[in-house]
Amino acid sequence: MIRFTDTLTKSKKEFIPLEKGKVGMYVCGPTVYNTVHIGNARPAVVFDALRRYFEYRGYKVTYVMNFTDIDDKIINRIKEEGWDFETITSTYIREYLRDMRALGVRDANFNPRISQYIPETISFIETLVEKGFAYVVDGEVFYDVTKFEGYGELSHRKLEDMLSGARIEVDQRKKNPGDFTLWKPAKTGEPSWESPWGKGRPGWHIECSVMSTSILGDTFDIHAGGNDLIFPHHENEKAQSEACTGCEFSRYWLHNGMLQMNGAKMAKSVGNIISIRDAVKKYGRDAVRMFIFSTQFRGPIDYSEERFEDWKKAARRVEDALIRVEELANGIPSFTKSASDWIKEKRKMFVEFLDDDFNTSRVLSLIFEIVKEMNSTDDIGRLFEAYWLIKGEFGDVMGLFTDTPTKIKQSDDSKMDEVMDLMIDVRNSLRKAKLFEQADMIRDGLNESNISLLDGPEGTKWQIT
RNA sequence: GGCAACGUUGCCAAGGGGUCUAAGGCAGAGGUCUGCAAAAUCUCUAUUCGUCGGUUCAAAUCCGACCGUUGCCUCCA
Repeated sequence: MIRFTDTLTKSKKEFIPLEKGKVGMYVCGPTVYNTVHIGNARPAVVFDALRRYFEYRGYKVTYVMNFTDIDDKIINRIKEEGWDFETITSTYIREYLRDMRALGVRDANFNPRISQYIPETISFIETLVEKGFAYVVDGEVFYDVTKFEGYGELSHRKLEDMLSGARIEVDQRKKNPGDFTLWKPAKTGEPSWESPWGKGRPGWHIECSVMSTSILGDTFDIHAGGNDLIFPHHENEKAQSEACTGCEFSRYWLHNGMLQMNGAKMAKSVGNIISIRDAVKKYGRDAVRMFIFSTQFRGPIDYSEERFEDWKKAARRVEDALIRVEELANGIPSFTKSASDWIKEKRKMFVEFLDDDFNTSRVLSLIFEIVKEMNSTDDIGRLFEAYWLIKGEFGDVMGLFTDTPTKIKQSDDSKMDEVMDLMIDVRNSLRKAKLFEQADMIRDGLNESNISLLDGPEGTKWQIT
């Protein structure tokens, strides 16, 4: 039984899909006007893993993640850089997908862009106007928050509280300060489309409502995103969608906590960002993912270089253990399907942990316990089972250890291999003759060329550092 | 000011009424391996859970107050 703490009800709820064996998930994606940072990676990695877990548990998942390709920030960049709309959005979409693939995030089944859903958007807004939830002023369409009974229930705020705390200058044309734009009249030079209210473009909140319901249906299973989107974005989405369709919108709301740096949210607007690309390059994919999995996804998580270094070492511990098995088996060890009691026990724990509010942290601890077992057991059968459990099964769900580098493989250059073999032979004869000073000269010299020699029980290995 | 979270060992973090003298990772200490290094590996490492009260046979876990941190209320994953 899979259970999640739902943002709306604030309680652990058993997951019951709308349709047996199927899950529809919608995750709010990035606005494509800039390179993404590791804060953006958190929802992508967590919800990607959740998707894989659903599949592991036998569900067929339809995973939708949008790109916001019409937005003030994009328009600003068009003005600043003189780029055209298509160039800027397609460039950053490409970059985003590249970064996510480097992180081991699988592509979504659908990556809708609002610019491709204009007719759907217009008819969605028309319905809202017809039903009396929206009103038009000077070619701009607003949503009337007082018309929707449940407004505020997702973010657990009362309408009165929101009004009293309103800090922005209220647009005089709005009936209520909390009303938000569904359709914005275009200014010259901005991307715009014809509509019953004149030339214009969709507001931010409407796009996710339109695309999620268009692809997944009026009601779908899971809507996810960062908790900074709860208000106003998701609150507004819910209000619009339920007003429009008359159905429950998303059955479960999952929100990830913010990634912080020195106690403040990592955000482009704050300027304290680390790019995904740099992080993966510096620490490796597994370390970045393990860092993200090290805490419950709902809470905040603090970035620091030390912590990434810690997880780099931790990831290496697992990878080393896997590589050792591969060396022992002379390749990928064979695996028989018949599951032992030991496997069943570990598998049961894995499922129990993830079923319980997707507790990835406990899964990591389980993986390390298995690694310890791998390192201390004399039982080859157990060793191979452990290997497959981590690499084939748990790693597959978590997107971890998918391509462990074989540490002993040195280079593609056979000449280099020959030279190194000779060096090692020479040095080992020196060592045999107890001429350690000369032997160390070779090792130190190679070290300066970033080649390290490692003397182990099975002989000397070398690697480029 | 309103709303939502959080505060556990040197650091990160799980647990969320008894099985907790609190999982796991990093750091640290000791051992194995090695000519020595490095790497790897094994063992050990919190009577204690922000503070003060309360509920209970029993609290890190529930309740209250206080202190501290963060997010949202405006674009943001």
